[in-house]
Amino acid sequence: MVSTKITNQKIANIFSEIALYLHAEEVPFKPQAYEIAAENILALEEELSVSYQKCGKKCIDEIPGIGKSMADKIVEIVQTGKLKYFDQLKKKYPFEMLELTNIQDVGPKTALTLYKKLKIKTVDDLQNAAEKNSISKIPGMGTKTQRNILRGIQFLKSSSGRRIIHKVLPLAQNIAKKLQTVPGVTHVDIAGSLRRRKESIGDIDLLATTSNPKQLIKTFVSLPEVEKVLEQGNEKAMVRYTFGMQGDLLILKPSEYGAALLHFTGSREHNILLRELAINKKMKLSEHGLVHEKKIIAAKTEKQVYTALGLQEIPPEVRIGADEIKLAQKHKIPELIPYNSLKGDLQVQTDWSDGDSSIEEMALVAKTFGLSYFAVTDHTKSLTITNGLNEKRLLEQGKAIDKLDKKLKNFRVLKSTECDIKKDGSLDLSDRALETLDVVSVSVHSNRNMEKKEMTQRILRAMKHPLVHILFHPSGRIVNVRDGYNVDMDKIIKAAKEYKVALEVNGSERLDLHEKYIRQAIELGVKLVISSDAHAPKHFVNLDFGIGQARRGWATKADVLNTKTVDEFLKAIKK
DNA sequence: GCCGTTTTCGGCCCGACTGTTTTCAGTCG
Repeated sequence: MVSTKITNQKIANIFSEIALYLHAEEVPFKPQAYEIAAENILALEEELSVSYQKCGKKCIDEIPGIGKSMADKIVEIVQTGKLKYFDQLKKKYPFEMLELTNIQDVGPKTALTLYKKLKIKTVDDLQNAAEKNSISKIPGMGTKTQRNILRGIQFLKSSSGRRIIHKVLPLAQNIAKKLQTVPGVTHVDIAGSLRRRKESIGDIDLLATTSNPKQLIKTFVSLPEVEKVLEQGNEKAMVRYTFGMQGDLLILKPSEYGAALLHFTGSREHNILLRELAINKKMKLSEHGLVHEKKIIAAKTEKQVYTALGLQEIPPEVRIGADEIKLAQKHKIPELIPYNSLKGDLQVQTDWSDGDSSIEEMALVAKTFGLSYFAVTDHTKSLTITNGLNEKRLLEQGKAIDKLDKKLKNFRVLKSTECDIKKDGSLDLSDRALETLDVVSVSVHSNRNMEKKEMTQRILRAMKHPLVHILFHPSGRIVNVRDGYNVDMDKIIKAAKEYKVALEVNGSERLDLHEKYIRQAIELGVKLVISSDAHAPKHFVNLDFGIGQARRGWATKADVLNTKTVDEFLKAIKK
């Protein structure tokens, strides 16, 4: 029996909690092993319960950081919904380790002490104890610790965890911009998961160089965006922002900037692998540089550090601690698609359906984003809520586009559609109407809860349609909102190859495809398009997030059809 | 508990900051 209710998140949580208990017990090395396993499980796109059904323990054992012992444990969880080893630990330590250590400044050892001394089991217990002044009486803890714990609980209750990159990046850029104007400052850069373009962001890491560190730290902690200062040293400060996130500012020596940028960009797993590689070469890597026999041999730029380690420079977006280092050793990291390299946008909604603006308004703004063409892809009639187009209105729109196209200079508007894939896999518009278009794109919007087999068949049928060029948001997920449809993505990718249908990398908050499938599609030779899914002029920034996502999936310029000029693009999609 | 261009045994990432202490433990990134 396999329980599909066991999610990867749940398994990762169990492993993380085991790591914390082992850490509290001061067991050497095992905690890190469980932590790494938990991280790697979270990065998986496919549910482990599904992988196990597909090919048993073998598939699980192949996951990096998971060996025989943990594979057995995962199988036990997937089969029974429980893990005996974990239950024993919970019996021994019946307190909410994971929740308690979520509080800033509370780690596994503090949580254990709190349980032993005051029988604290939950965050609420801890809050009560702190409010009664009991924490400060524990040896090794004082009034400041007690106060910090209370603040941490308050923050935890008011914040909502990781946020989507679309919301966080503009905030970070704005703060960085302000710091750049402080006298003496030479560099301010965004590091951490923002620089790696992760889909969701936990905190904001900023790095800077300046001739006047004191002044910069002082300005930083006094910014109007800063609600509370959590740490303030000579080269580092940590704050809580008014928008409910935390952030660091680190001040660095210009001579060590590359090593520090590398360190604070992460990921943690990537850094660990780099340091292990350094040790193998009788060197030591830290944020201060790569050191050999007490002499710094590389530190100024990231490239210098990678080169000194015998590696090709690795782009931030793929620094996840998987196979990127091995490929960099063989100099097999491809040149990823550059930012700002798109010439067109293949998904744009206008006021003909649920967009805010006219085709012309959208076109004028698109030009300012460096585009020379886009496809108008209003919804179709099944989606009545969006005022979707029927055949008649589509033809009218075509005429309007012809007229506009003559008027616009250096910009081409393509006739297109986001044609709804109906429940049975047929399309929402007649072939005759579709034949009038330059590009036909299709996607699923209704009946999202179909069984996997039916949903897969439905999408495959639409892809097989001879007039279809592009499949939009192939998995149906929206980051932090909902998971994708139940669909066999392997089959979709193979069909994309067979029927010559491009897959969309949607740059909106969908960020759909997932990077794993982007990489898989590319390896099979499937072509991609990156689009903004703009419903308003300001949404063209989504193209940038789409490129970030594509880079995370190892896409090159050649893999992405809308890096081409409009004529080349139209030629490339021809069947 | 994982892993292997040095290895199937014997290794396992590094440093700043804070709070509570008189030299360090815990947390964090």
